[in-house]
Amino acid sequence: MASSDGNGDTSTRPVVTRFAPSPTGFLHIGNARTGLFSWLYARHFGGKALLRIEDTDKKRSTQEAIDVILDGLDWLGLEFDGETVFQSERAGRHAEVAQKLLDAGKAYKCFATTEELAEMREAQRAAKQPMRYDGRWRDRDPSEAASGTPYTIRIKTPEGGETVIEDAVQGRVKVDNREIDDFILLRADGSPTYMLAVVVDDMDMGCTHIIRGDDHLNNAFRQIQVIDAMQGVEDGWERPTYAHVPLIHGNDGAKLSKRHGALGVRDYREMGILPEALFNYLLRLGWGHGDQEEFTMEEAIALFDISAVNKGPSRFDMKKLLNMNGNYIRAADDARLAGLVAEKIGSDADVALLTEAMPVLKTRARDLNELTEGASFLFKQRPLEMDEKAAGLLDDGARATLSTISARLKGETDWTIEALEANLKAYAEELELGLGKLAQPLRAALTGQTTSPGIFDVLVLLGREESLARIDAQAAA
RNA sequence: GGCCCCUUCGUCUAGCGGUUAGGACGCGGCCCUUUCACGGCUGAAACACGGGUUCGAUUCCCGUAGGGGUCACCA
Repeated sequence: MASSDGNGDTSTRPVVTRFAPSPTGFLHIGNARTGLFSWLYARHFGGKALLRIEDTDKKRSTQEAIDVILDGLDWLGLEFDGETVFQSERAGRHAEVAQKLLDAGKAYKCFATTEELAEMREAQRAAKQPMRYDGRWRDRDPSEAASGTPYTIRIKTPEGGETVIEDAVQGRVKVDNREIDDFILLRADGSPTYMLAVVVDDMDMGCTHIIRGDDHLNNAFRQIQVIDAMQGVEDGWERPTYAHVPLIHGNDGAKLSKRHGALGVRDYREMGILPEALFNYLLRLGWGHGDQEEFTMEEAIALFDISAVNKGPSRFDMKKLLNMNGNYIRAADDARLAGLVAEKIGSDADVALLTEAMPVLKTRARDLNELTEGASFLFKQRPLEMDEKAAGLLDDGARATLSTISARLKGETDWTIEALEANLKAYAEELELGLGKLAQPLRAALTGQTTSPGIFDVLVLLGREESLARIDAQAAA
């Protein structure tokens, strides 16, 4: 009965989830999170995480758009099981199901024209009635239509009762069946609608759990009608367990959109976000485990629980993502970071030098671009270009100081952090100056900037020859 | 507008009848210090409102307000 809770008992079957993005040209950050949850759920239970590309909109579904999604998931570390299903290749099967429903008397042909339906809606709007298909062909005989009239196939939806979903995130949700109209399964041109295609694919793929954005919650009630109608027509049509996770909103609380800035996973990658940082940030958005902020992938798999996902939408906070990214950068392997930075720098980069410098570089960056910027002094060509503040620092007095420092350092035989520090500290004491008075002009000469890693680190990283050359280039003539 | 969902610091969250309402980001202060960071300490900051239920509500129920989603021969 439609009013009973016909939710399939999916608890005894091995878990099968699916992530079903459509190729829009980018992998939406919100979809990525949904995909992450779906994937995590399957992994947690040792089930299967399947991937389906909803590419029925031919105009948008280019190979390039599909690759963007695949690359994004791969970058995030989400490997899906089995073959990727392409919805467009399954149109025949979708039509077959519609036909079976028609043959079983659970669907019918509707000969109403698009114009006619538009009029109907207009009248409903005028009368302040809910806008739904009124079932005008539900009980009419097809022979009443002129032969050759194009028709759609609509599902015959229950007239009374209610449909109940025990949603793993939202809890029990009920909808009066009168709210659900006889929607179209197959268009006049024989192509399936989304509402039909999703259900058929979900069922054929054996999905036990449908984890998706809560913008689909209303759709679930319609999709269930197809599942229920197919029971008894074909085997294997059991209601899956649904979990509708809230959407991600922008800072202003509205649905995340272009005007909020970056939407695509690729955008974050280009901003220098590490995949594990985005993974973790997305995981923590709408889900928590006590006071724990950071999770490895293994921990996430072990601890993730879909029922612990919050019901309310959460806002995307770039500041927190950056903070988290900074944490991950500091924890990341130096050689790996050096490689990533080298890619951004190009042919001038020296991976070995970057790796050596990384420990003192990475505490000063929240993203890879800042990290690259911070490393840039290593590869600058002499004479260094001074930025505004650095230039301001190098007055005549400072240049004179550089000359004496240069002379002093030329006599230093032990070019190590310890020796150099002892050397310059002794000199500062001689002059009765704070070390900063020496360090800042030196920093400017060596890096062209007023901020950098510790000055002795810089000296050692640059090496004796390059350091002295840079100092002399800025020292008083 | 109909239907559906949501509501703890500015933000992400913990809490699952009795807590000084905890943590994180951000923000302020202090310490460390050769700059910038990192790190450490510390401060301000929340249960939307109104009714119930209860000895006792942030927690359970019902309203109100606010926010969101959805109503195509799009997906």
